[in-house]
Amino acid sequence: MSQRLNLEEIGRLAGVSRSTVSRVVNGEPNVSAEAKRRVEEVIQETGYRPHAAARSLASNRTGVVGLVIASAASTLFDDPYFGRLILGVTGATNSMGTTLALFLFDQESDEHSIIPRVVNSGMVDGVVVTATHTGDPVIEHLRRADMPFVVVGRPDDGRARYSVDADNRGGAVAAARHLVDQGYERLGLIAPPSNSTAGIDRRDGFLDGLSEVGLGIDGRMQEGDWSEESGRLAMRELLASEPDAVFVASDRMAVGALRAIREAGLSCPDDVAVVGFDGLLPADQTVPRLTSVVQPVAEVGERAARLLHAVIDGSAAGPEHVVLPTELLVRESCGAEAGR
Amino acid sequence: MSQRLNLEEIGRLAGVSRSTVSRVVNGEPNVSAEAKRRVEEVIQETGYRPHAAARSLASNRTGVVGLVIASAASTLFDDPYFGRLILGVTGATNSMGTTLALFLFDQESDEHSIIPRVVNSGMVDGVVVTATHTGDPVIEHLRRADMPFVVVGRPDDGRARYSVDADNRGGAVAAARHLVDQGYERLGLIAPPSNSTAGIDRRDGFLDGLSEVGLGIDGRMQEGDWSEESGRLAMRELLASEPDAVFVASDRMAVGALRAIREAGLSCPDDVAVVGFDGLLPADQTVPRLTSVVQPVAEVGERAARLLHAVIDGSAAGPEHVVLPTELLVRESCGAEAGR
DNA sequence: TCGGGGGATGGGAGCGCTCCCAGCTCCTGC
DNA sequence: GCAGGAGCTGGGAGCGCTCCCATCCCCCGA
Repeated sequence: MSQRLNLEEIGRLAGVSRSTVSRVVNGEPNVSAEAKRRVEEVIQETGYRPHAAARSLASNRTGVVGLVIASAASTLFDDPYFGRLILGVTGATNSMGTTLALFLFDQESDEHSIIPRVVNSGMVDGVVVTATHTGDPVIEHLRRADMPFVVVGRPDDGRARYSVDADNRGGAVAAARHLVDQGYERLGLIAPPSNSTAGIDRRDGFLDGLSEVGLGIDGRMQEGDWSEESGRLAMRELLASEPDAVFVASDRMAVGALRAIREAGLSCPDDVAVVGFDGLLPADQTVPRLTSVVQPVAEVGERAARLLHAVIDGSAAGPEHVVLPTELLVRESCGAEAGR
Repeated sequence: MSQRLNLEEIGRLAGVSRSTVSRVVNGEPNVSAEAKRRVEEVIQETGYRPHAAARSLASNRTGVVGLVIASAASTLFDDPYFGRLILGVTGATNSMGTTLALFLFDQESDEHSIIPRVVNSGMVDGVVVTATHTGDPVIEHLRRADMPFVVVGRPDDGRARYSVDADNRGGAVAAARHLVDQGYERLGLIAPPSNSTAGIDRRDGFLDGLSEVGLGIDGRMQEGDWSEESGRLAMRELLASEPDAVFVASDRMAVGALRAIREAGLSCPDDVAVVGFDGLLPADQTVPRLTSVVQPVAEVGERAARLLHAVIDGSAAGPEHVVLPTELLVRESCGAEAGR
């Protein structure tokens, strides 16, 4: 039915040339008010939209940015982290009139087939890439292809010029201080895997927060793998050394830790206080309500997307590494009055 | 630095013409083994990738499919539903070599600006669209533009030729039967909003499941809005009529309902049994562990994407409405032995 | 021996846009 | 009064690909 309208046709209907229509569509100056009005009228009537492929072929810009989420996507999708991140990114792209292409891969085979497609086919103007673990090969690919990119998370080396991260370290310090302020003395730590910068920052932040006041964990540490089950096992081990408060470096692991406490016949926060990290669980989902360090995931996504746009259109100055503040949200599991 | 390679250039390096290279790249027949080998060698060496925009301009196909999630995206992202759905869709698109463009909008203003862009700019070959509420205008837009589309969920009228849904009704019937089998007699229902087909199906399924055996809910019904808080308030109301078992039509609302039971000083499942719907929460997240009707969200996404591809390449026969089975997962909250 | 058919190949045309230059008009300043 | 510039407009060229037709060659059968 509706054969495609094009610039030439719109021009014919408005009594101007293809070029003038193009100028109107792209909001360029140097078009007479009269011509502009007529063209806009015709566009309105016909519902004309410029053809994305033609535009990007001619201009070498696509108006599409990619969001690359590599490795272990399926486990990570069990918590709302990526949902929030995507929401933040789309918030930014929607308001800037660009489109988001989503590249998820779990298996390395997918990675090998997708990355070249992303990078060399000219399909996107740039990408936001999540850095899940150290030594990720994706970044190297992007760099070699001169593709603009922004890393979500703290890059583990100097290869990334632009990044946006939450203040994992500061949040963990705040958690440590809070527990110390509550008067807990036998502090424990369920640490995240040390193959991620987020994990390292949360662990070091907590330990540094304690040593600021001359405390330590005295061996009361277990490492989890972000999963709920690993949190449960870690807490079960940890209970042997009778901690009175434990910082669990992610909410998912904290949920498992709470279960372990319950299973041991103990009570949180009376026997063991718990502070989590992420602040992504709906408030009431755990019993007791979990005190947690809230990281602004959606805002990280939004800032990353905006920074990427700046990089693409050349308005980004030098290297830029944004760190957004985290905040301790006190609820019940830490035993503080605020949540009682 | 690396100026773009094109077909002509690859052809020159391999000693053949642009056309022959194109045939090799697209896997067409009628290319000599020798020519094919040489071209593939050059492509391998140079890392050449066809330019997506040029290809789609010439062929009128983009290799991109859209996933449109309209309305209330931000609240819905609090649970893992959309994460799982996206995962299913990307699983399918990855394996089929297409790219996923994600269109999320919360505000109507976004909707009005994005839909025309999706539909008329030739940016995607087709879309998977989630039907969150009845009378959604998005579907009408797609239909008028002759854009291939597949609906996730049960469309509420005849305008959609293709859809993929979970068996909400069957799952709710199974929940009803299970509770009846357990010997509960004062059954209650926390229903979803009736402006969605999923909500209607879950409510009607439960009621029909009861009336099959001559039971009813005798007024023990409250309507929630999918949120945790609405589940809590609904259960609080419902407890006045002293139900011994309640079907809560979503896990998020069930979490709120469990909290209301606890807050009333009652115990689940001893005083009130609960069955949820969705099966998306990590197993241990609730106390007690929630018995729930599991819907195969990722598989719904995957089937929708595959069906869309069939529609796009014309291999889909007539209208097709896929309904995937749901399954009752018995854990603790229903009081059945399996979970104890 | 020669004609015909099919596989292999090359190149023209054109997809709808942007970029750029040329040309026209009108206005300003000396 | 005239040169020069600024504002506006039109159209050629070309982005890298696909589609299609023309050509060539080789092999087969009469």
